Amino acid sequence: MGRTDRHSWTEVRERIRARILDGTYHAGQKLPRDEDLAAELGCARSTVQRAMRDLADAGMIERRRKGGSRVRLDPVTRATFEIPVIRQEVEQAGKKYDYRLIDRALAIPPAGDLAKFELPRPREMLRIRALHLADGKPHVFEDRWVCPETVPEILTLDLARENANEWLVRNKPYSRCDLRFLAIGAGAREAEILACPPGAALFVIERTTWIGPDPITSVRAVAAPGYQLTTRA
Amino acid sequence: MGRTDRHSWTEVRERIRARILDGTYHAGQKLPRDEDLAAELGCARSTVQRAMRDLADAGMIERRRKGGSRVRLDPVTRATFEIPVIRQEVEQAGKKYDYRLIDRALAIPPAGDLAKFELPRPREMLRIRALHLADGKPHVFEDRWVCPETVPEILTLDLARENANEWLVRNKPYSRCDLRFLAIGAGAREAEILACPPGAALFVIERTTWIGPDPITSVRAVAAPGYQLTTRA
DNA sequence: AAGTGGTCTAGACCACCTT
DNA sequence: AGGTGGTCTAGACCACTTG
Repeated sequence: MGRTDRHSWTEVRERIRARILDGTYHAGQKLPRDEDLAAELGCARSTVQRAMRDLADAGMIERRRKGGSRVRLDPVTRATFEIPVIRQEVEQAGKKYDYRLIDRALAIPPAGDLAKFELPRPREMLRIRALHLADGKPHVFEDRWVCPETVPEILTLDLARENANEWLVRNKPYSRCDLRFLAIGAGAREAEILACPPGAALFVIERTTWIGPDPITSVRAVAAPGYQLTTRA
Repeated sequence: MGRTDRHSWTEVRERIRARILDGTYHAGQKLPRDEDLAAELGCARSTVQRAMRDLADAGMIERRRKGGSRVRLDPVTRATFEIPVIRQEVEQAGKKYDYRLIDRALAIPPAGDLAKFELPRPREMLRIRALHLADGKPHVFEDRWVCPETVPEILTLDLARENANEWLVRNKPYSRCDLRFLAIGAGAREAEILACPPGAALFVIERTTWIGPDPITSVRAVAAPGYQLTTRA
C-alpha cells in the first residue's frame, strides 16, 4: 500500500489534481493558501507544500510568494528526456561501439555556430568531426566546436584515440546546457558519412554548454535514419 | 544573496556536487549516509535529503533504501521539454492561428498504430486528420486516432469547429503519456498538406495517452519544415 | 507593509531493500 | 533482520512580491 493511504503527499497531490480536473478550481483561479488546505485536509503544511511543488513542477499550477497558487491558464505537457552518452546507448542495445575521428582543425566558427554560444565577438575554436558506429555501421555523426580558451587541454588531446564526447563529459562539468531537437535532410557530406541517400530525413540533437559565462562546446549530433527519442520509462 | 549562504539545501547540493566532480566521491562509489553528511556539514538530515533528491532527479546519483547513495556510473543529460498546445505556440509567436479538419472516419488502426496503445486486440477507433495553420500557412499536420470506448463523446463532436487537440486537453485528463520524437521525409500526402517538397525532412512528435489502463488517443504531429524544439528557458 | 510560499530544524515512524 | 532513505509533523523564520 506504500504510504498512499491517507495523508501522504501523493494522496494530497491527487486530491488537489482531482479538484482542478473536475472544475472545483478552474483555470486561472486562485487555490486556497497552503495553510488552509492543510487544515482542511488534516495534514501538515509541509505536506501540502510538497504536493503543490510537484504540481508546479509538472506545469499544472503556478506558485508565487504573496501571490498564492493558481491553476495555469495554458496547460502544457512537460516531458523529461535522457540523452545518454553515445557509447552507452549503443552498448545498451547490445551492439559493438566504435569511434572514428574524421578531422580536426582550428578555425573561426561561422556566424550560425557562434550565435549558439551567445558570444559578442568571433573567437577561434577547435572543430572536431567524428563518427560513432554501432556494430560497424554509422550511428551518429558528430560535428563539434570546442573553445580552447575554456578548455586548453583539448589542443593536446589525441583525438584519434580519445573520444571528445566522453572526455568532456568526464572532465568538464558545465553549469548551463542548451538543447535543440530538429530534422534535416542529408546533405552530400552527411549522406556519405552516414551511408544514407542524399536528402534522407535525419534526426539532429544540438547541445551547447557553458561553465559560468565561458563557452565550453557546441555539438551537432546527426543520427542515422530511423533514430528516435523516447520519454524515459 | 537569497538564503544561499550556509545551510541552504542548494548550498549543500553544490558542496556534494563539487565533491563528485573533483573526485572525492568517484563514479560508482557509495556516498556517506544522509545522517553522517548532515552531521559533517552541520545541517539537518532533511536538508541533506532535499539536496540529494535534487541530485538524483538530475541523474547524477542513485539512491536506494538500505543500499545508500551512489554516484552514477553512466552520466546522462536530463532535459525537460514543454510541448505546448499548438494554438498557444502559434499565438505566442505573434501569429494568427487557424484550424482545418481534413477528414474523419471510423476504422481499425494498422498494426503500427495499434502497437502504440499496447492493446492485445484490434479495436475500431476514430481517425481524425487536421491541419493547424500559422498566419494562413501550414504549421502542423495532425493525424490522430481516438478510442471511442474510452471517449464516447468524440463521435458526436463537431470536429469541423471543435479542435480535437484542445477538446481532449480540456476534457480528458490522462494518467500516462508516452512521447516520441523523430524525423521523417515528407510523403506525397504530407508534401501536399504542408505545402513542402516531397522528401523534405520533417520533425515529428508522437504522443499516446491513457487513463488508467484505457487508451485515449494517439497522435502524430508532423511539423512544417524548419520546426525545432528547445529546452525551456 | 503585510501576506504567502519557501526553507530549515528536530524528532519520529515507516517502507523498502540488501545482506 | 537490520540499515538506510522516504515521509510526516509542528513550529519557526525568511524572502519574495503584490497591493
